[in-house]
Amino acid sequence: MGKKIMIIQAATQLFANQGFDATTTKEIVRTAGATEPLLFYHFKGKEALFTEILDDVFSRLNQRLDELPQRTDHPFEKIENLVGRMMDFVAESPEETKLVLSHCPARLKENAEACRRHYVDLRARLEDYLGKCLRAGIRGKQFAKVPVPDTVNILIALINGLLRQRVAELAGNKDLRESALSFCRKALST
Amino acid sequence: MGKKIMIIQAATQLFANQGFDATTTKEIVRTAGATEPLLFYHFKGKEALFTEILDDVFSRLNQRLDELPQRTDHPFEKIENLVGRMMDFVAESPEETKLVLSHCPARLKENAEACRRHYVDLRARLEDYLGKCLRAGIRGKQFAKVPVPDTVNILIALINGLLRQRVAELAGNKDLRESALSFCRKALST
Amino acid sequence: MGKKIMIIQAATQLFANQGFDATTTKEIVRTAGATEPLLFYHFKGKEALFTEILDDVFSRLNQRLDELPQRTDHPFEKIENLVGRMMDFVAESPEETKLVLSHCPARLKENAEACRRHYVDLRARLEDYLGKCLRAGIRGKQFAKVPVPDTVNILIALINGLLRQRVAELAGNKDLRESALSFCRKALST
Amino acid sequence: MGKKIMIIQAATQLFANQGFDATTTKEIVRTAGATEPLLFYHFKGKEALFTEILDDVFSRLNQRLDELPQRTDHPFEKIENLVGRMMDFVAESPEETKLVLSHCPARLKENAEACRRHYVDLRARLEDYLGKCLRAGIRGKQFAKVPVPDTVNILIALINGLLRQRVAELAGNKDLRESALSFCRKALST
DNA sequence: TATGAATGAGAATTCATTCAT
DNA sequence: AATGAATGAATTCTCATTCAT
Repeated sequence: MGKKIMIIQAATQLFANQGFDATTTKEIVRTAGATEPLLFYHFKGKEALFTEILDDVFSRLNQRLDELPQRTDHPFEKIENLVGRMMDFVAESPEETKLVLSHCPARLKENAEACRRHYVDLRARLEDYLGKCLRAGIRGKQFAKVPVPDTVNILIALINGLLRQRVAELAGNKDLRESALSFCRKALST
Repeated sequence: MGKKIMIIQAATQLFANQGFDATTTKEIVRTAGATEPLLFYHFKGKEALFTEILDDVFSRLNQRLDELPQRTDHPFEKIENLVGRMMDFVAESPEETKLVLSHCPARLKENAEACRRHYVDLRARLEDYLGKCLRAGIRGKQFAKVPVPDTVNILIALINGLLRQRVAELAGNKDLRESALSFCRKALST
Repeated sequence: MGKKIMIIQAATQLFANQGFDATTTKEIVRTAGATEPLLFYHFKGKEALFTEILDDVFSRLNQRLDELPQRTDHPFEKIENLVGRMMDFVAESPEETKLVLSHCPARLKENAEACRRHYVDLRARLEDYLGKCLRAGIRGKQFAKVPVPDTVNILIALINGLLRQRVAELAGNKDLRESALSFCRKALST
Repeated sequence: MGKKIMIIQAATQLFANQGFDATTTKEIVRTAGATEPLLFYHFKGKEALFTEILDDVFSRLNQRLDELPQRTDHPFEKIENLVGRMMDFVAESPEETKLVLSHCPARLKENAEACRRHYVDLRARLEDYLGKCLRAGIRGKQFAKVPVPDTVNILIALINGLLRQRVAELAGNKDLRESALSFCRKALST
């Protein structure tokens, strides 16, 4: 009853915390209370199981980003919304985020490309979103004349770093959202 | 003919690009033009080889940080110096940095703790350095009254994110140093 | 609707072309458009399915041989009739013949003996038939004084070889019946 | 000391008697007094081991056929020589012959084509040899005007059948060489 | 008759590591 | 310092077979 889901959950947790290579199928099914052949009955193999999890995580993350409001009073609100969504996602799905952050782009044998694509697509999406946002703000004089591409990369780097801090057990699990947004607001202000 | 060094170099490159688990001793010695027993003659085992490399990287990085000038005209210069050293290190030793960023804290069987310590120590060092720096700047009115611990974490997250961007083949290998420093300078300015 | 028959047909074809060991129950049911539990519902197991097919093939072949006319004008006609029946059987049931030729005596775990018996019985039957035939011909001066047991074995070897050529895709699928009979007729003639 | 050879011998025997699929690597190394990793150290895999054996058998058989004298007093002597070589080979290397007869063309996953080639080449060689021989004999009136291609196939079928009888434990292991040659001599005579 | 889910036993293969030289 | 041969312990994955429905 629901052993497939148990396997997915066990695998997610183990992949996130030990890495793909260091996690054995035996360990997964033991954690899930299942047997190895069942894993291979439901999934084509260890990599397919990993890929299925990854696809699901990215699909859910992209869904969250789809829901971001397009219209806002101030362009910085859009940045706030983006950061908010990302941090919320980490809070909701810490294991999944950990898995993505430590495996993407991953070194798989068969599905490496699919995995890389997720990563590249997400990055492109963030670049697009932030780029538009910055240009609009600069045009509307709400932002100083910052160099757009560089600033986009800086913002992405910062978000990436913040997510990693949240996910790592180190550095206190405090939500730096507000402070970080203040930091950026000031850096971008006219 | 320095086969030990060949092994270290091959291992560094392979660990950095494929990960510790995905790299086999056979692959290392093939790349190095050596044989497996020789690897075990020079190193206690695969983990010991990894640890030796890691120790060396951290030792060199810490040395760089030791050399940072303690006295500067403006506290932001200290931040500039720090960021500069880190970015220089990546430029000099990209493989080594990649190895550290993707493996630390690593999941080793025997030396996990030693590895974790490197990571924790470095983080503590950065926190200390940046904390002092911020407090001094706030005291001297060169910086706005930012919340120190949060801002320290934000700066570390940003540096971490920037290093990762540099090391990843994605996102253009442009050095964002100057832009990032401008970004931070403005964010911290009074 | 007749899935049992579908399974038998699929199994026959696969066993014949890939061998018993190399054919999986999954492959059989996939080819037959059925599911594995159904195979086990209809047959005790993979070996039982194989044995059932084999029994059927031998039963049909033996039936054909039962029908051989006992009285003929010339003893060589009996050889002609035998060779004809065998070649007809291959033409009618090429897959089944292929299965028998490549698996008999087969290496089964449970029914090896039953399988071997089929083979031994058929051989004995052929030896008996050809032996009687040769002795009669020699007695009646229609055949030269050939050594009977050896010639029987030679004739069986030749028939065996011819059947195999027919069943293999190689060597042109031409029916060598007439030429082979001429060859033998001359070899046996006074 | 010579464990590689032990493995080859064990594998030859087991492949010949049980078939490729029914023989496990574990069984091979147990028989050889070795361990599984050693098998994989010396050979790329189970199939590679099989292929190596097969290559060797065919190489030795072809060498024997290379040595056949080209000039003979009577064309039938050439047939005698050929049959003799083949029967000698079976006597010398019964296991190897068994292996070839029951596996060639074999159903391998990787080297099926190489294996098939051996088989096809040998067949072509026999067809060529026997064809030339028959044509010469017919031309020189030593042989009757038999249809050459058919007779070639018949001779090959007979040889194949005889070899199989020798190799099978059934049918008495008597060497039918002389009887078979008499049989053919008469069939071909003018 | 029919099936989705599940499993015990075992397959080939790999890996880090060691031994003898 | 260097290697060819060897191995214990695992790993991923497959297979025939069964259970519950």
